Amino acid sequence: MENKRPVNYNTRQGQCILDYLKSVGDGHVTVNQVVRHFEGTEEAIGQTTVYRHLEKLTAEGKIRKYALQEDKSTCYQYIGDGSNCREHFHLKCESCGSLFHLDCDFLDKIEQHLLREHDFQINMFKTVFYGTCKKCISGAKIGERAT
Amino acid sequence: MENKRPVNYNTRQGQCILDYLKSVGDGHVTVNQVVRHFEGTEEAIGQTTVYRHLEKLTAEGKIRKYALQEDKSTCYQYIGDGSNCREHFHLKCESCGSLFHLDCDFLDKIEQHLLREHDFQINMFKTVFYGTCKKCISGAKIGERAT
DNA sequence: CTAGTTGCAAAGAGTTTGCATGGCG
DNA sequence: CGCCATGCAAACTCTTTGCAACTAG
Repeated sequence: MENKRPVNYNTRQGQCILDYLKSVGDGHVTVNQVVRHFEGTEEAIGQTTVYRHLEKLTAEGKIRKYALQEDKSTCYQYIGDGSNCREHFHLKCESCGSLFHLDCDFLDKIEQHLLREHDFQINMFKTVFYGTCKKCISGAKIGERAT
Repeated sequence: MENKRPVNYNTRQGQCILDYLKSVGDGHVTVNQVVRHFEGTEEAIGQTTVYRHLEKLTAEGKIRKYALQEDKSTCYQYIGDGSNCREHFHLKCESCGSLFHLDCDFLDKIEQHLLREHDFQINMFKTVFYGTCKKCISGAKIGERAT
């Protein structure tokens, strides 16, 4: 029954990366951004290492991985320890990149509805609602690049 | 007011690609798959051309572009001429890859709800619900790779 | 005939892998 | 000390671009 538990060494790089992700909060970052953040400082981290850590953190469910079409590279975002994110929906603003966690009874019904009426078991952890958040609706005009 | 209307030549390649996308229906294809589909036949198409056509078709709203994390490359899928796909949601099965178009009043309410209660303007065209479809729920045990 | 289209080859960009060195426990 | 982590360089994959030949209208 060995769960092949990873030993999870506690390294400077691993700590720095996770801390950085946490500090970014609702924003998301790319591998490149992580590398550049530490670049030049005495805490520089090789990009291979960044890739590997982000990959692992994603697998552990500590961060979330996005493949946004606007960005060429994959984006990552800190989730939080509780990880009760399997139980609520996520809204991602296409304009500013913020991620909103949504605990709402109405939306919980969506899960029920999809399952009962459409025989579809939704994966709330992976599903993300894309759109435009409050700030960006009022603030800037979004559809600049209306194709 | 010139809309810079593209002239849209009618070429063999363009026709073949669109026809192929249509024939695939609810499935999705990658650039590579399109190329391989015609490869060897007398209708072979260069991959550069495939890229350019899929790009154009996406801009025209005739097909949909996905950046699924499972696949390395971008996926494309035929939508249909009416393009009323902006008015309903999409369910994508993580197990078999099928995409379901969902026209349902209840789900339409989601849009209203998010906007009124959460000040979030959802982009229904881009948002995709991930989960497990009917077939796959009953058929196979899914959570094999439960992280 | 003219302007858009095609496709090979090469360039770019992001990500992964091999391997020798370094560091945690 | 053993094993995992690190990071440089090279390999890979997907996508875009340059350019000359081709073709629809």
